Amino acid sequence: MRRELEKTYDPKGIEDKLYQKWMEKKYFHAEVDRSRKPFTIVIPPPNITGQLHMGHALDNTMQDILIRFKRMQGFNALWQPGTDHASIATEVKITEKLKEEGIDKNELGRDGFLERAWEWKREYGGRIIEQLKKLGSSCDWDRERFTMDEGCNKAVTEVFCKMHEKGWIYKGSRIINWCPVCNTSISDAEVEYQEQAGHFWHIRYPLIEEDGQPSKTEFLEFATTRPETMLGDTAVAVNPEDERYRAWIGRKVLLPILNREIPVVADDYVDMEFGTGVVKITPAHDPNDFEVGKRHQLPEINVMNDDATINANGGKFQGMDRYEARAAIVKELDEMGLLVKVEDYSHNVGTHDRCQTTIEPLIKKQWFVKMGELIQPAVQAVKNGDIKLVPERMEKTYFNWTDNIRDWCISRQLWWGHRIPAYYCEECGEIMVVRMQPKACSKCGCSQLAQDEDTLDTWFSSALWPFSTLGWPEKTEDLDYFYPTDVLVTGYDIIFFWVIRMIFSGYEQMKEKPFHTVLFHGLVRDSQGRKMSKSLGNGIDPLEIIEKYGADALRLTLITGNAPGNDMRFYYERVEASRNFANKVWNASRFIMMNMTDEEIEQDEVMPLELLQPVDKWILSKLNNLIREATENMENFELGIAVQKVYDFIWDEFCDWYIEMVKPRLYNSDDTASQRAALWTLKKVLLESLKLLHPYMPFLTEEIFCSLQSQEESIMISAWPVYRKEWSFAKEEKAIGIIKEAVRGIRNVRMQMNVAPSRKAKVYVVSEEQSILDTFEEGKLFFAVLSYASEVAVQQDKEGISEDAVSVVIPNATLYIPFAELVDISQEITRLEKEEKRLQGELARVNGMLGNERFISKAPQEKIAEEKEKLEKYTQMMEQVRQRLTQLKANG
RNA sequence: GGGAUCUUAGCUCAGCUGGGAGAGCAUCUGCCUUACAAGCAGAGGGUCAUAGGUUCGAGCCCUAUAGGUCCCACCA
Repeated sequence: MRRELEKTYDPKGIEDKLYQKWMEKKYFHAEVDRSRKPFTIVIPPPNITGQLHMGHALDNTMQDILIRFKRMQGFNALWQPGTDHASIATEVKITEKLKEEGIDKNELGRDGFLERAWEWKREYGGRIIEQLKKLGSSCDWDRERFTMDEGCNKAVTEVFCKMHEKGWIYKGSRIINWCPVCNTSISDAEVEYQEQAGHFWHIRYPLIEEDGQPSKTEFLEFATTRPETMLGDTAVAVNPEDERYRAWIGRKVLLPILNREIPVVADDYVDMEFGTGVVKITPAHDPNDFEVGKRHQLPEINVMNDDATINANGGKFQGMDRYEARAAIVKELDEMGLLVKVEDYSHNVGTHDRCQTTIEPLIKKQWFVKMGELIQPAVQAVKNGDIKLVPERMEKTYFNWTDNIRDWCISRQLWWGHRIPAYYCEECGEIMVVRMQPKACSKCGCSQLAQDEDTLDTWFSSALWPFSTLGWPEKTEDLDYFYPTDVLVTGYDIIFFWVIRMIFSGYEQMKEKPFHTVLFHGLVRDSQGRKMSKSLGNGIDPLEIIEKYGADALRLTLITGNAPGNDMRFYYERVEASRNFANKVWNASRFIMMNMTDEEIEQDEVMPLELLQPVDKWILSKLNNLIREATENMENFELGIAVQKVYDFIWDEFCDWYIEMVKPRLYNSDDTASQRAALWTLKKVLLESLKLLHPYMPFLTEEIFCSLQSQEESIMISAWPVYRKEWSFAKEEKAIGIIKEAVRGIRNVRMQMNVAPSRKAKVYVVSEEQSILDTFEEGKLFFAVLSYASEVAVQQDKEGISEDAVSVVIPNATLYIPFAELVDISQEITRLEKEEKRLQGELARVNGMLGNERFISKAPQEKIAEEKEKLEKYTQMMEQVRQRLTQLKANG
């Protein structure tokens, strides 16, 4: 199946074709197989409303790299895919769309709305999946799940009921975060604090005199940022230690406008240092005041409707929006002489992360999950290393949350989501939390039952994802085999929302962790370091990048030069560099294939290592080291480091050195043994490096792999390279290293002296060491080409070398290049003096270290040996340089 | 207020357990050398934020300072 490769790599066409092939061959599919070890990753389910963005691209590339790597290592690799219903995000989107059509959500009704929502899901839910495929994601699509499919629904109901039975889910009246626009409660995690410019209104309430009349001279002054909440004030608080107000405690003040008498209470919550040391208490509209209210048994007066307009408790302000009411109240207080002053004040305002609306704290009956005990196993797991967070510093963020945990408000006043399995008896008010809708009230037996109108927080179902997708609550084979999963890959921004909740849910429901490692990545930012966002319009569409540069180039760009958990900037220049690398690999392969016959390509020739030349052994040895290091890096989740090493190996060592070194042998058909050895090595090294590269660049590597041999049908199911002792050639590594140094030295000198590349010159290699002479003798052929030599003479002495030859000093040898024309000797002396100075510096450093007694006594033996070796090397080189200098000076 | 993190070449970033500073891009010089100009060969460029400390030895560990980013809490 050989064919001529194009001159440049064009991913178009190739990618889709190969993905198709992989799908058809079912390579992504995993079945329970007790003879093999599983390796499982569950995908962070993208929202059905979603479009693939750079964050997804990064997240899924990392997962694909791990899963492909493990699959090649022989694990039974399962990447479990699926999508999330994303209750609030989706509901908002659908509501908007309905609005465009002129349809009001409430007129449509719950059932009508849900019908539209499912329609949406059918239409767009698969879109992001298709986009993930473009990226090359090797998910087991046969197992695709959805957080609201039958199985997940069952899991949600089961968990809700179990936890309710245990008393860990309860319904309670609490102060919650209310979004007046989305018309629902939200959890603490969904509140985003924003610095906003506001005002500080200084207000005073008159003290009630002994005679029950409001004082005209004595007031309690305080400041507030939300004056409208005064309508719900039921007390004023001071610190019990505060001398200024001690006499006031227990007395009453008059709440103006409403003319309600409210007590002055003492509470530690009040900070004496802040403001006037007096705080108005509105238990129904502030979380702290709510706590104070509980402690002092204060009434809770809710003054707001769900849409943040003032309700009947607000007297004449009823019907006004909260901000209208604020203005009106301030005006009235001012007229009454109770407004002392207004200050500009910048403070943090809680907003809803989805719609940016200012949150209104309200007292509502909501469902909560009790966190105290539930969280404990999740804390322990990370503490004792049962679950590892990468990078480790994420643990601090993690514990920061678990240490300050509060009960989780899980009910949402939305329609799109899992409806809470609680049923209310309309006769006796009995609440039944049950798995199946009951026919009659368990208490009074009447059949007038109504299900709770609320749905669950979307994260409630995501928390169960690692096991609900494997069949829980059924006891399935899959669950038994694939759970616990191995690695979770996600952004650090959802540690609280998702990661922690999966961990405690896993321990609670499965009695086992959901995964042993969490690998975090950062945000992909634009080239200026800004978050990519719709409003800024600075988002870069991964699909466009794929279209233009190929999925492999995008993947490589996202992984290189980045450490776990760190944010990165996206540059087109970097994609281009990745694309160039793809092309480099492509052309190296093309070169190799051009030099092989069809048979040679198809046959998997056995090559006894004795038939290899030193360069062949050198590159094999280098490859061998690479295999060990890259694998180790990948095991440690250092994906960027691993691929950087593969990149450097392929480009520098393999393409720029090995291929060039081997060319003369390929073109010389007289020595077929040498030619075959070279071809075998080229093919072997390329195939092995392609495997190392495959997890990162699956399409390119597959395309080449399949054209370069016909033994295996796909690189993605080929065996991951392993380090082999027999491929370790220390002697050759050293020898070729010396030749490389010589080549570099000669190129350098020629460049400095402005010698045209077309001008060849004879090169003499002079050394007293036989092994060096042998090395150059063996490598003569390619050494000549690489060093632009017309001829190479390897000899023990300076026999026949003209005095004005240019010299290059390398360890244990000196190279001489006699150019035909006279070389400016003074210039040559300057050059050598520079070299002398450099060596002097090196020697000073080494001698400094070795001359330090404390270094000798304390440094490890290997380090000392290493330095001694360097000392020897530099001394020897110095000697050669000085000899040459004396000689030149004597002659000059 | 608490915490995390960053400050390394002109730009963007790597640098694993402390042992002679790296990459990509950009710049400069020379090459269309029959795999690749999306290329090849070479070069320049860094007191690793600042000040101390630990150590035989610090970009890496400790302390402080300055500046940036982020998270949590939220004082009315």
